[in-house]
Order: sequence, then structure tokens, then C-alpha cells
Amino acid sequence: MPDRKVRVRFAPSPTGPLHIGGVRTALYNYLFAKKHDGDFILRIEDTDKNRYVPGAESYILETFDWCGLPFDEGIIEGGEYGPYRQSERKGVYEQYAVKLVEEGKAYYAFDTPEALEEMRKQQESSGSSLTGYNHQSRKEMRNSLTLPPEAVEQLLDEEAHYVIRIKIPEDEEIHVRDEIRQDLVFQSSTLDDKVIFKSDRLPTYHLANVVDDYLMKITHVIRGEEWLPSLPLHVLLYTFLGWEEDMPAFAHLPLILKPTGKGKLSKRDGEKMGFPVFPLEWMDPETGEVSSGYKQEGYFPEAFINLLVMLGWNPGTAQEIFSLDEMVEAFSLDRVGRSGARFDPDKARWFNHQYLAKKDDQELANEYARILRDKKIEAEPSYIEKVVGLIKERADFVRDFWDQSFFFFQAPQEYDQKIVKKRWKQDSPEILKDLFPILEKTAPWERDVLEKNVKAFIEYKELGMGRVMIPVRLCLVGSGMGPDLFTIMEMIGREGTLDRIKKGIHEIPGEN
RNA sequence: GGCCCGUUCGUCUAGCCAGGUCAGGACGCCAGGUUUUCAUCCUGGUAACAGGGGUUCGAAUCCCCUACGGGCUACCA
Repeated sequence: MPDRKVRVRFAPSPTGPLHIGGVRTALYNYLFAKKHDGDFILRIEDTDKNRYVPGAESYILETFDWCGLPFDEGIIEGGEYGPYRQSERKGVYEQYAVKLVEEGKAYYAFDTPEALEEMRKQQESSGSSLTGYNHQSRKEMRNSLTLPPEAVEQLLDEEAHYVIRIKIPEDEEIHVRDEIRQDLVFQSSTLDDKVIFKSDRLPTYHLANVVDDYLMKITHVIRGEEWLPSLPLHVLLYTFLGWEEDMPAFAHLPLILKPTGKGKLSKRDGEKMGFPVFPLEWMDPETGEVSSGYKQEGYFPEAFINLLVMLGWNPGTAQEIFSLDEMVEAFSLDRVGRSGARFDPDKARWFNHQYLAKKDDQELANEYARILRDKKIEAEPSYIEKVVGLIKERADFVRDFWDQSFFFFQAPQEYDQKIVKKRWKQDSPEILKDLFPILEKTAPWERDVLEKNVKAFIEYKELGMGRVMIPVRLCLVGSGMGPDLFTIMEMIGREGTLDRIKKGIHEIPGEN
């Protein structure tokens, strides 16, 4: 298969929102495809109609739209190997299942749920280590291996409910290769005769995925580690179908684990841990329950992708911040780790911080303007942009901007009591009153002029910066935080500055 | 229970395949510096080879066992 064009697929089941593990799997597929100038395909695996959740499919589409990971082929893009929804491919699977039966590699099974239940109970009580429908138990069940041919014919004609099961060889070693874990060997005797074709005349995942990957000329299957146990079954299917020459390479990605405790990340974890598990906000159509998403939490898609790529893969260098192009360039399957990764919310914020600090002021100002508008605050775009430039490095998200910059838009409503207690001395009002005329006379009202005049005042009064500046900051900002004070003064203007100082002198209690 | 995968600082990880480094980086945390303050930023520090056996002059690296963690075990994907 060496000179085939690389083709990979992301094959979600529309049973709900994707979580970040799914997005990461898709991302690795995308990176691998692009690295090798290959195709990235979306295939919807909706062969279980009972688990279908409305909205899940469009959620998947919106997610990749937001992340900026376009598919080359898929349910929207189309492509020459369509359709890309398994429910629309119903007709293609049965022939392969029947072919396997005809060749003695699979068989019809007519067992009722009760009979299967009975079989399980018996296996349990007998303490047998081999469980399931397997090379032993199949001899005692109702199937085309045990029934006389006429009876089988009759049952099939009657359209009795039946399934097709793969006939696992009794005692064989199945050698498989995983690109991440290298060579693995499974004993066929420990495998069971999985249903490959259901009584609703739809294939199970195992058959559908093998048939479609073959028909769609998939060269590499990159999926979650939860599929590793069924790899020997899939390999056997390729062999039975006579497709071993075209069998794709397999890579099973380590799982993303809960941040605390153990276990793989699941839907409920997010709310408890205080970080999203979903890329986009999701509302459960049945319960109406809303789960938060990275987008809505304020993550940039580039940051989201970046933090995901580092969860399980590393470039072997110290680089941590990657553009999508850089990721494509650097990515390789052999640098994917083998052990599960725990998600670290702190590091996630750090990634967003890195992107935020590098973002264009104007772009950020546009986003911030929306927040300000919601707060009924009017300001010139150029003013907002200037504010953003001053405070963006202090924030992790755009939504942090307000707390970092409200004083550029309105006088403080309260004063930080800790700072008041520590830095608002008995003579502070007096000092500010003395400073007042200096500020009144300062012209032009510009940062550097303000600095020069105020510093001259401080020197003349022999006071020291802290004695003067911190009380002023308290008046203008309400606390000890914020960027350069002279810049703040320039920005809020002479009137604003003087008003706030006056207000502070009256309202800040002089306990000390 | 059975089958399979995994295990390096609190977290993400480099190093392992081709044994020899004070086991490196990042996040977090702590300290110092810068600053009019807070934050940013800079510097420094903290902290790990799951345990036990082998093989070897020498093991985080190779082998075995144990422990622990995880996944799978449906007519789900």
C-alpha cells in the first residue's frame, strides 16, 4: 500500500456532542492527512438508529467549522466515495456479510434474547473463563452451524429475526500492528463471535467500518484506544474478505483522562471540574440541560487546537505554541504517546493567554466592544483599542477585560479596603488636595507632561512616589491594580481625573 | 472474572527503540528582581524514573514478576 494517496477518516457516531477527546482524534487525523498531502474525510456512523440524537450531526459540523479543520470529503462536501452517512449506504453491507456466510467465515444465528441471556448465566455459574458467543458456545446455540440446512433455509424464508455472526477460528494467533504500540498478538480462542449484521438488516460498527474503509480507500485508521480490543476482529474481517493487501495501517490514540481521580473523561466531568468537556455549548434535546463549550468560555479556536494537540503528542522540541500549519509540518504518529493524558485546566488557560497576548488589538477591541455595549457603555473604537492594548497581557480571556479595565470607562464604585487600610494614610487627603492645582494647571494633558509635573511635585514635597501615587490610584481605579497611572490619567481626561480625586477625598474613610 | 493497553516531577511531557546526561522543558506553586500598585515580564527554586528481581562494568532505558491505573467484554459506536 506504499504508493497510495493517504486518506484518513474521522467517523463519529451522532449520539450527542463530541467531546474534546473526539476533537483531538479528528485533529490528529487532519494533521496526519495534511502532512502527507492526503485527504481528510468525515463519515457519519449512524447504524444504530436507537441512539441517534437530533442535532448531534450539525454539532459535529459546527465544531469543525469553528476549529478551522475542513474536510476534503464528507456529508457536506460530497466526494466520489459517497454517500458519507452509513444510514444512506444501507444496501452495501449485506452482500459482504452474506459472502462471508457462503464462504463459511460467518453464519446465521437465530437465538432469542432470552436464549442469549441463558447462555451468559450458564457460563457465569460454571465459572468458565471463556464467555460470550464463541467457538465453544456456538455449538449449543441455534444457528446455521447447528441447525440442518433445510431448517436454516426455512427460517431465512420466514424472515425470522436473525443476525450474522463472524466465525472466529478456534485456535489461531492473530498478529496485528499498531503504529503507536507496535506489534501485538491476540489468541483467537479468546475472541467471541461478534454480530456483524443485525436483525434490522444494518451492519454493526465492525462490519460497516471495515467495508467503508475499504470502499473509501482509507489508508490509515487513527482512532481512540477504546478500539484496540476489537482490532483483531477487524484484521480478521479484512482477511476473510480477501482485502489484506488493502488493509489500512492502524493507530490507537491514548485516552484523555479525568483531571482528578481516574477514568476516561466523560460528559459529566466538565461541570464538576469547572472546565468544558465540549468544544461548543450543547443543550441536551431531551433534558434541556446545557453544557458549556470552549467557544462560549472564551477560548480562541487556535488556542483550543493547540492545547489539544499537546495532549498526547509532542514535537520533541521545546516548542509549545503552534499554528495549524506548524502543527501539520511537525506532526508525526511516532511522536504520539502511549499513556493516557490528564487534562489540565490551568495549562489550558495559559494557552489561551499566549494567543490573547499576540492577538491584534483591533480584533480584540471589536470583541470587547460587544461586551461594553451589553453594559451600556459608550466609547470610541479607537479608545477601546487603546485600552485593549494596555491590558490584554493581563488577561486570559476577552471576558477578563472588564475587570482589568472598567476604570477606563467609569469611576470606581468602591474602594479596595485592604489597600485603603494599608496605604491611605491620615495625610493622604491633604496630599491630594495639594496635588490638585498641579493637575488643574497641567497642559497639555498628556501622559509625559503629567509624569513630569507630578514627579516634580513629589520631589518638591519630599514625599516619595508611593505616598502620592497609591492614593491617587485608589481614587482613580478603586484598588491597587492597573497599568501605568499617568496613562490612565491621560485616557480618562482632566475632568475625570479631578472628579475622581475629589470623590475619593470625600468617600475614602480616613481611619488611619 | 476474562482479554488487552499503560505507568518519568502535582499536571503535560523529553529521554527508552540503537543502556553510560547532575533525568531536560512547560504549566502550577514558592522566592527574588523590575514597577507608582496589581498583573504581565525576567531570574532562580521546588518536585519524578510504581515496586521487586534479573542481564550488564553500568539500567529510566533490555527481560521477568508484582502492584496500581485504564480500556474492552451488546443485535452501541
